[in-house]
Amino acid sequence: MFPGRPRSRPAIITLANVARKAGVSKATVSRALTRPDKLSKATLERVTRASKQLGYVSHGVARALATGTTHTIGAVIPTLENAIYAVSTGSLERRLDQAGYLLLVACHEFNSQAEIRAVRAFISRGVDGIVLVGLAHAPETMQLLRESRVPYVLTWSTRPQARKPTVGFDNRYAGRLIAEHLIRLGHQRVGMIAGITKGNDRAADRLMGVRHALANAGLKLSPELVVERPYSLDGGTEGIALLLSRHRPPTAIVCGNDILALGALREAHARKIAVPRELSITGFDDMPIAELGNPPLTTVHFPMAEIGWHTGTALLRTLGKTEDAFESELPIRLVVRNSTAPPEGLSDFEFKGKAFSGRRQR
Amino acid sequence: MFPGRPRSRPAIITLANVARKAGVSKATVSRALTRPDKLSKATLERVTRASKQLGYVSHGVARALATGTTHTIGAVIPTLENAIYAVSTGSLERRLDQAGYLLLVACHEFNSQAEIRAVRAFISRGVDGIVLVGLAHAPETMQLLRESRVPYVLTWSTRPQARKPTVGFDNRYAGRLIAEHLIRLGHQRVGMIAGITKGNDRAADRLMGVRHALANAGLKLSPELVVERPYSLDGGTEGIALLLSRHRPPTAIVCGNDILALGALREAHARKIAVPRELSITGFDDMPIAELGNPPLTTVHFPMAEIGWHTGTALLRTLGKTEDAFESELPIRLVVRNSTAPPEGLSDFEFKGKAFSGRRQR
DNA sequence: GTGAAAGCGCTAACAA
DNA sequence: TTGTTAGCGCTTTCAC
Repeated sequence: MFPGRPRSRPAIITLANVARKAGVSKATVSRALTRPDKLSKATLERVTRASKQLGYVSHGVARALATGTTHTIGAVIPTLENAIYAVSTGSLERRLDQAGYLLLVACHEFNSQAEIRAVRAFISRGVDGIVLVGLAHAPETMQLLRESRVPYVLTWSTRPQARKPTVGFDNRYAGRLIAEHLIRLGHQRVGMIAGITKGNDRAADRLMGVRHALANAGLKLSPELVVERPYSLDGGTEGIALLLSRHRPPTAIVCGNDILALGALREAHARKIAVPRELSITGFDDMPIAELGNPPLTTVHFPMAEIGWHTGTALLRTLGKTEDAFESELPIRLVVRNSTAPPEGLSDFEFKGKAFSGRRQR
Repeated sequence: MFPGRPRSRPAIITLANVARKAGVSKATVSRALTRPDKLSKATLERVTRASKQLGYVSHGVARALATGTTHTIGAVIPTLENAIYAVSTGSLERRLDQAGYLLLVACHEFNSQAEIRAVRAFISRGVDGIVLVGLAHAPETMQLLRESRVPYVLTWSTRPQARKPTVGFDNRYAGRLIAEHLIRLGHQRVGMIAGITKGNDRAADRLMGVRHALANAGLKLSPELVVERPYSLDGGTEGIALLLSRHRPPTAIVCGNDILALGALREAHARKIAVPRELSITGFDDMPIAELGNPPLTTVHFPMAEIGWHTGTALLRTLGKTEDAFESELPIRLVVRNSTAPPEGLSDFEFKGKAFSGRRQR
């Protein structure tokens, strides 16, 4: 069932064939396809029938060469293994499809060289627009974008002072949000299992947000309480193991995403550490499966599907293909479930005081 | 940051520009790009420099028109919200990228009309190959494939007698595998929370496999013990609620995938039903998060990433772009964790006997 | 080893 | 309303 050799170029039915059959010129057939209203009912009918009879399929490549537009958008995302990118890419595709655009997808797997290659390939193929994930990109990537003049949108992150087209939310703010929640609960030793920050400004921003929130509260994110791990259950497991092995372990652990948090939660369970009584654990992303955590994770909710959808709308707008409004900055919210009750024995006094110390010493 | 109007067609650096600058003909520049070995060292050098200086980027569309090949593959998948399709599409992309191909992705969301549209769009854009998920497709889809003569591979499923190019595994066999496991444990009243089978032959096949296995054992998958739900946690929750509301509820529930199983497990927990002591629950797909089930799910493992990778290899092979070997039929295996112990009180006698009846009556 | 010329299939002025 | 014509930027014989 798998012939080893390529087919010869298939005999193709061209617009010229249709023209001959319908007894009209090529231009007329072309119009029939693009602006049928510009034709008389009779000829349109003739062309349509001829086209149908021959099973004509328009040659998009030739059309693209003639018009200078491919009706194709290229998205370079980190990976499809992470549900947040998969889901947002899915809704991006739906939005684009609605407007008659096709989506090229490339994954760079957190390798900036791969991103450059993908952008170059997209431009070379003549995409009408490009979607990139995150704010930080290799200079070469931005140069390609600039020189080719291909419209683009950066997605999954934004910043108040962003000077480029972006759709997303502020990951630093998200980090602050969850850290402030923990601080309000009285935690003073907060640790973090972050995602790998190299090549991932979203992960870096979340970490930075947590750090700033703690600093603002006169606390500090101790270097020995920060660990970076890939977004996987095992990453969470390893991360928590490391943090708990510290001389003075944290009373709360902020995880860079829900998968890490679920991994950490699993390990806490295995070690018979009561969450949240003895230890608080939080996540990011609010994935559907997050509620499977036991206890369910307190996390920061990002509207994954909306991000992709709005990104598509933003791009289409730049292309003049829609007048739809869209949000450049998307709402996020802290979803408090119950993996973050205050540490055991925390009192009002301690809450305000400075002498708080982690309860668990293992 | 979002200009509302489209750019004018950007001034582009063509191959002709490079030719002029290098003082050679267009043909020579073209050769420099495609078969550099056919040029003298000196001219190649000149062309290369000129090309670099001008920042020339080849015009893929024009090249495609001239060569009749776009170096693009189109994949029509059900949805990116389901991790199995996201992950396999990701590895497909990696495989294709390795061979210099770009991937167009369209999601049909289990709508066969959408699939037809996508295939038509792909063919129109001149893709060199197409990937479709599943064995069953609308006649129109297959007709388009046949008439356009575009090579294609059907993925995520195969069957011993499949007469089309497929890469995947036998979902019926997978269904049988898990049902036989339950039968061996002595279950006689087995229920199933299947995925929506309409437009999804994988879901239908899994159901069929379970049904056949039971039939072979002289048992029966009672219609009132079969419920179809979308692949979501809530689907699992609703499904189990329905099955448990039956006059004689099942002692084991086969879920159409791991998400459904996790949802069912969650509900069992909520109802204080001990799994597996009082009720067995199983899944399909063996997603990483499946181990978060409590107890961890017994499930059928499918190698998601390999499916995409092998699909890519199969397609490239048809295109004559690789000689790599690949497996058309992929291995699957039953992963027995511990959500499927026999029902409480099941004895050897009962195991062999005929009078077994579900223990739980609620 | 290199160049000239003829398209690939379509669209878009401009004419009629 | 319809046809004629000239490309879009590249590849590819076929000469030289």
